[in-house]
Amino acid sequence: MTANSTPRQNATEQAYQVIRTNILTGKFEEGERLTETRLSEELGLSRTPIREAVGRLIIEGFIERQSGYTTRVARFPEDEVEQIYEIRRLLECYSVRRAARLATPEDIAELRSIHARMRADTPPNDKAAYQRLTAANEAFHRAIVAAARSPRLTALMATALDVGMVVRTYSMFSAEDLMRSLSHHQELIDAIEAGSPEWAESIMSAHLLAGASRVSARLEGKGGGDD
Amino acid sequence: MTANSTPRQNATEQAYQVIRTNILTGKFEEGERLTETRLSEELGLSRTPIREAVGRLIIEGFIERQSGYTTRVARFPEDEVEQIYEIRRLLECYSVRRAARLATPEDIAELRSIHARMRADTPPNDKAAYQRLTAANEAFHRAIVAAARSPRLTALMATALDVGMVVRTYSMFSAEDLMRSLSHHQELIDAIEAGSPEWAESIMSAHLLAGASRVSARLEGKGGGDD
DNA sequence: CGATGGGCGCTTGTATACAAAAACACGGAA
DNA sequence: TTCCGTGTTTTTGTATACAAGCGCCCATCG
Repeated sequence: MTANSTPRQNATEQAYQVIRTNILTGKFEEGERLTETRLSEELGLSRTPIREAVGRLIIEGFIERQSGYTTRVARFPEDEVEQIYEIRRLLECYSVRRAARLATPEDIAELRSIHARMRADTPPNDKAAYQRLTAANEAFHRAIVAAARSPRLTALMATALDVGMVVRTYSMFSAEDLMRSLSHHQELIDAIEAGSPEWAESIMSAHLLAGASRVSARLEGKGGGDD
Repeated sequence: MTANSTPRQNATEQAYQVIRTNILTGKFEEGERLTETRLSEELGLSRTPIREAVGRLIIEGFIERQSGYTTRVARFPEDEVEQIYEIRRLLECYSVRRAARLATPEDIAELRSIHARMRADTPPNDKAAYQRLTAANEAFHRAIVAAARSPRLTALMATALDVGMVVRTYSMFSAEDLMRSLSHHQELIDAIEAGSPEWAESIMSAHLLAGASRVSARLEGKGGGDD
């Protein structure tokens, strides 16, 4: 699976996207050993951009350096998924609190636009619709963070959110879950437009706890789980 | 001011420490333009490790790339310091909640050890004592995060905490502030040992709000401000 | 049969060379 | 004087070469 969405800027960014995608989709299995030479051959790039991409993935925790010269795909313990959702909840609740105070009409219009796209694809009829839905959902949450007007928060979420996608990529959602998620999003927009941080935070918290609950259920063998 | 504390591992780490220190101490001023060639000459290294260090500092927000080929020391808006404290409070309260549930006797012994060092230097008599105090304070907070047993949290805090140090490095603390901070730390240890997440979180929240308050006061012209 | 040590190959770390693109400076025209 | 175009210089991005250290395999010894 090659880099698809982003307009591949430079080789470093390209390498980062491809390697990360391969880890998320399981093409590179947990604990599998990676070498810069192998990656550079597989991607048709020199070691320099590979090194920079791998360095970033190490910082972000997707890759581990094991005492010296051994580099492996990081292992994600079961309970780490739970922790990621907890951290995301902390940060996204803070984001939406700020967004409710600071969002501009343009921000709200952007949220509405994304929401309309999501509604059109809910429930998704085919795989393409499902992918669009996933992308739009990610964009929605990112737009809220952007509306919070905090560069530091944006930088942190880039890491935390990405990891949340591990689960998102793996899961399938039931139609009811998706409808509920959609109604959460609508209510988030309303709360932000109303300028009520408490309302917005409450819904965001519920939104993420509902998602975490679905994911936990899935991890125990059942299906479902929204973001 | 060269890299001092860490046992300079490799050139990349060395470059990272030196550049970051120079930004924090103001030797590289806000908005100042940086080039890889200049840095490599100043540090006596090749561009390769410089590039890796700069790339990391860009991700962490200390350096900005400005449309193409211009690289500058990032500017820190006034209100960003406030946001950093808010985010730290979210993450550190979460950390200490987990630490209160999960800390081992070894973790608590470690906290006690660091605390003893801090007490010995409070109030600090000279600049060296002040530096030891700053380092120990950082180690204390890091030890709590470590006791939370969440790799993802540790990775996030590495970014958030580092930025918090911007303020810490710049500020001087009053003796009363330091005594209060010390008593907060002692109470944090007690709460963690007692296994009370709520107690621990309350104190941590107060600890960071008190610090933020001192920093805000300093930014308005007065002195003081703990971490 | 298991443990230990030596040697070879592989992996990472660093330096350097080259290409492409942006920033800069200068000169000319409105 | 100011704006714009062009040519030069600088700066980043990428590839490659070389050095140092680790890992792994195998042989030898207990």
